Amino acid sequence: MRIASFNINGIKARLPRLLEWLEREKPDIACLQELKAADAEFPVDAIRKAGYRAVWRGQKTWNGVAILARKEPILTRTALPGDAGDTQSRYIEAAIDGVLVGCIYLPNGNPQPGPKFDYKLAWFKRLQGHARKLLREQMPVVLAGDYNVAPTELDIYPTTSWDDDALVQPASRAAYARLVKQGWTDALRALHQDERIYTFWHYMRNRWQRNAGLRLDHILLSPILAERLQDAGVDREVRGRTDASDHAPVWVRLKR
DNA sequence: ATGTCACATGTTATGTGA
Repeated sequence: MRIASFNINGIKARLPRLLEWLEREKPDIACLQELKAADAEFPVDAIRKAGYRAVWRGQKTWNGVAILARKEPILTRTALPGDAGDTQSRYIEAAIDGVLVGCIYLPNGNPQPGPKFDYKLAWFKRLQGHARKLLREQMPVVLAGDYNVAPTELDIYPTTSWDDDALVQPASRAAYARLVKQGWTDALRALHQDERIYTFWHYMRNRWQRNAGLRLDHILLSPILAERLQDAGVDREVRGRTDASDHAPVWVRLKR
């Protein structure tokens, strides 16, 4: 079973790229972030024609998350609990083929310090609370998405250009580390401990051509799923195509 | 400050967010 996560940066602008990736890699489950489209604009017909069912929570202009699956997803949540006043579409959750799938688009948090960074850290806290509850259920759970954190120095090319960025702040990294420490397995890091692996390359300044990337997209597995982990990687070639998103898909392969 | 995208407004550019 293959589960992938892909920040597509606009499903309207990226639909052809998304469809060719689905056709080529055929993930069983794909979490998408940054739809940048309202619910009614979600291209459900094209997705269906590609062989996928979908649940989504869109939003005009910004954010937006979706879960695509070969088997019918059973929607369990369209928002992260803990703040009824949070209107940003950043979390959706569904049960698919015996796995509970949480699709995450964590706030970017720039500029920091400031209200956007506060929102990022508050969102992280809510995620920690929800994730802890999910672990207590001892179910097969995957939390996949764009966490907007490069967890360590190994997750960013050698540079000082991002030192003031919310993606690498000690508070952001500490929040991610606390989440993982609850008992989650960062699948890519578990299988590739000393490798520089990136999932995002900024559009500016030839960052892709220079392989100046960051690892921002993560797949966290609950203990039961971690036992089934066979392989994990990044579909780097997706980033090199014309009209590409600034992120590449990350994926895991699980036994059965 | 810059670099580069996508999206919205109601341009034929400009602002915003990433």
